[in-house]
Amino acid sequence: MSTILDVARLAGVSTATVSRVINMPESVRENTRNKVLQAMEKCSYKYNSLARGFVTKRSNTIGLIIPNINNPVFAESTMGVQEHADKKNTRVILGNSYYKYSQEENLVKVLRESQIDGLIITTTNLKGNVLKNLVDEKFPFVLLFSTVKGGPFSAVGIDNYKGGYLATEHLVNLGHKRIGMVAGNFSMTDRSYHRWHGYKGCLRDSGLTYSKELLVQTDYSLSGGEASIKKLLCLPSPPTAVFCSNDYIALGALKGARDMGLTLPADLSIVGFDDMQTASYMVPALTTVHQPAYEMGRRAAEVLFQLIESPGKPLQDMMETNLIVRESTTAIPHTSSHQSRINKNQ
Amino acid sequence: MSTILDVARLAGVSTATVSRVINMPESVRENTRNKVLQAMEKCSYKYNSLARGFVTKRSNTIGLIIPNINNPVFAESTMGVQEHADKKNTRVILGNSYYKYSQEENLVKVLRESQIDGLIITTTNLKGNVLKNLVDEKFPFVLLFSTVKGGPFSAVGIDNYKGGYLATEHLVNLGHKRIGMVAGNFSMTDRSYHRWHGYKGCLRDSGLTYSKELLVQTDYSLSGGEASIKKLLCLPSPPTAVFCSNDYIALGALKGARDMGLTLPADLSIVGFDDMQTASYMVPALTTVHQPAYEMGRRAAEVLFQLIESPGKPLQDMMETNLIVRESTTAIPHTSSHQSRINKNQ
DNA sequence: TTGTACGCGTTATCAA
DNA sequence: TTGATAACGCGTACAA
Repeated sequence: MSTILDVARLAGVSTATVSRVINMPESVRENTRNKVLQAMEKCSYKYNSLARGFVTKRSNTIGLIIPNINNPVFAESTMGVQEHADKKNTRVILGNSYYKYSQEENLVKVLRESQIDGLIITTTNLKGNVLKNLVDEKFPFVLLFSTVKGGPFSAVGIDNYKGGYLATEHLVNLGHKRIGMVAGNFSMTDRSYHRWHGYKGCLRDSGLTYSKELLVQTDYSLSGGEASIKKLLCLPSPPTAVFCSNDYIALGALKGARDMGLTLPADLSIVGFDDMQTASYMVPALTTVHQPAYEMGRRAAEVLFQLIESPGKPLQDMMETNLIVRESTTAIPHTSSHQSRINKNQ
Repeated sequence: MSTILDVARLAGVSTATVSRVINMPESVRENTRNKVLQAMEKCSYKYNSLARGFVTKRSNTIGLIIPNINNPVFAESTMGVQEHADKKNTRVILGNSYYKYSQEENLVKVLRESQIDGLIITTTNLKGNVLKNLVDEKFPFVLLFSTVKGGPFSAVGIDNYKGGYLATEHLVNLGHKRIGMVAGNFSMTDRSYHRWHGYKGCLRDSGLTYSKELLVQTDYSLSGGEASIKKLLCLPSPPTAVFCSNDYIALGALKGARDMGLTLPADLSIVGFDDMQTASYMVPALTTVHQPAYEMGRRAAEVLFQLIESPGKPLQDMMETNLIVRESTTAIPHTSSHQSRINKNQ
């Protein structure tokens, strides 16, 4: 591996000049510049940006911590982050927390040791020491898929309460009275918790009573959605509609319901959350609350670089959500043998 | 930011001792060690692994280049890579090539400048200079989702020819005679090309004639699959079964076929490739060729570290593929009004 | 068991 | 416009 010193010697100039050719070519006379360029060619010189980072105290690398790259929504937001990072000539190190706080804690530590310039994190625990320390030390970071609209954190997210409300309202408008919810574990993320509050809020506003038995918490997995919907459907008085706290869970729920012999959406309406790319490819095409994942990732990166380049007050950006009605929801049938049909199929 | 020098001063020892406490705690007397540990605490010392990498010439970082993190199969393999990298205390920088060679070329350059210790790459172009240079310079790298079984590259992959053969054979066994294929653009990856050869090979071995019009190439997208299947179904003599070169495309195809009014699988059998997690959640559940994506990622990382730690001959590992039969394929109906049904729905 | 001193590849400061 | 050189934070011979 040749260094700028080798190049300098070969070109008969100083290392400073070589460095200038690399970083501000205009500032060196064309003649000298060409000599250097040729020398670089000759020793097949490769730039060492780690050494640079060492002196400039900028690694041109950021960290991105998400719960699970397996969830297409996080894949999309990741692409948004990457796209903007690319523009800024910055690498992104990816880590999965798997919804575990300890993992998140460790990742932050490791990433900071790697001297990342900033961090984008979809956190599992808003109140833990991880974020607190980051704030105390004025380390640049942005919450992604955030639920907070104020306070000491920079954040990009949506109004999850509103999303939950929208989803439930849609079902209420279709005439449903018994509306269940399959939620991601509240201990894993507060997004699910806020969506549940939106769900409850709408129920209240609509004069429907909230029933505890109609809530099932699960991990964020396909099989979790599948198992949870079955639980709900086996209730003595099962719901006619279910709000799932993300599309991934909803996909599992769709299958679970089918497995129990239900015809969708006639026997059961399902609403998801996220509007991941495959939502319109599901059967029935999923009615869901849209979340601009890619755009949110891009925006989070924008905010982060703003923070890095000129530290200051925390920046928050809450983006728009809206309901996308597709085929997985329908009006409740008036003369329904719904109940008996379910029991028959057990 | 405090450094080991600050810690050393505070503890009244030398920097070497602090370094020892960090890297080989056993080698320093308990008494001194504790003094150092306390000092570290007091200045809230943070380890700088960039500085370490600078002297050890190891960044403890590897690069991972995939076509597109949006495709769940690549998300899974990425998790496999991360899991092993974690064990090796190594960070992974992720980059998407978007199936573009120029992007791939640039990513490799940028990553190498970042002094990554090694690279895992799902390449778009086996014959380009990118890989050639890597080999020439003896830089540790592993091809992932590779089609090569020999030569100068370390690689982890499966037999794509066999996979294509298996998929087609299944359709032949079900009695299908007109079998189409929706393939990812051959210019984007040779995986698709090999699968197509498997398809052709099986057709030949089964005494069926290969018809050029039954092959459609597309980009790797849901909408690509959707549009392509429609092209095939609009043929004067449409296929009764179609092999899609991945599940993502197959998901699009499923929708395209439904949109044209077909009943699946009765009117059309579809086989995918990959067996991504949601394959069994599709409607109908997708028959597909299984590829152990997570395991392949893990294995690629294993191979890479072996290469890094003790350079030597290239290592290849071809993993097992097999067909998973689900519900999207069925025997061709003997008395079928298939043709007319399609035309009716146009 | 601990300390001294050098080197890693680059940028930045200052002087020429 | 160019050059000389200190500095960045750490690991590691080598010495004590």
